[in-house]
Amino acid sequence: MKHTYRKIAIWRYDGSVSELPDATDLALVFKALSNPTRVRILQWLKDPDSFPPQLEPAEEVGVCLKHIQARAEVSQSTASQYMAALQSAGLVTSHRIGQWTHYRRNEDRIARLADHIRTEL
Amino acid sequence: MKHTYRKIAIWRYDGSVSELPDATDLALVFKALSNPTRVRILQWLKDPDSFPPQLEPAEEVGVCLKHIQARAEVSQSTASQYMAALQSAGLVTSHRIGQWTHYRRNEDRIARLADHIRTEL
DNA sequence: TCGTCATATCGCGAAATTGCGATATACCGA
DNA sequence: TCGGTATATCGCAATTTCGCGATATGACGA
Repeated sequence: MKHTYRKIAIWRYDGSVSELPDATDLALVFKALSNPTRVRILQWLKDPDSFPPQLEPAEEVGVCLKHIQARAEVSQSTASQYMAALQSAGLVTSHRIGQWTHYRRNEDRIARLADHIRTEL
Repeated sequence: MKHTYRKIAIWRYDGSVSELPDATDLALVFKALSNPTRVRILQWLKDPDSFPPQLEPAEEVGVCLKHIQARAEVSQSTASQYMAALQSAGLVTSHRIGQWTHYRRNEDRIARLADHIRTEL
């Protein structure tokens, strides 16, 4: 008697369909977090006021890239790419004000991620 | 006035020291999870009885590699390496019985990971 | 309109990862 | 002891990632 697997299809509200609760999407988020520096940046952003002062209040709009770069001790291009990775994973949001791009944690998403791991992983 | 950062040292019981709650260790776990198939395997293992029957009860000792391999539709060597990756990240444990290696979720660790993300990430 | 600053993007060589087949190891039953 | 099965490991070519310098873009102030 040959064993077979029934693939479980999930229909989402947005119309997309996947075999299981998006193992692929989940893996993409984990990939963004697979770098120690990116993890540290996310941790640092829990306390935006630990960064140097800036024109716009960090608590509200986030921390500007320059400060993140300095603290992470990586090149400007690397810092920019790190934040882009975190953003496309949905873990941070960005706010452009004038010539500055500010990054802030997406607390909603991060909380949902923890929940996701607890229930679906 | 130049801004400086105070690095927070963490002394662990085992004597090791790190700058912050192990961003590096955390990143290693995320790396293991950065592959959709590995994520799916972990999800499948939530229900060991969904796998074909085997001599040893899957609920107790885990699922043997062969079954995981078949379901994941990867080569034997890839399946073995996938499970090794999950194991060295602490997400599964293995039990060798005779010629079979059985893999079982490390529920403790997974729960702690979710908790870790909620509180420290 | 310049020069400067902040950021994003491009292009690249180096390094790591990927997934596989081949092979090694180990257990088992005949 | 031998053949078959289950698993782990090796070695490799292909691909991807990594982090950087160089460069492009765009905002600002003089």
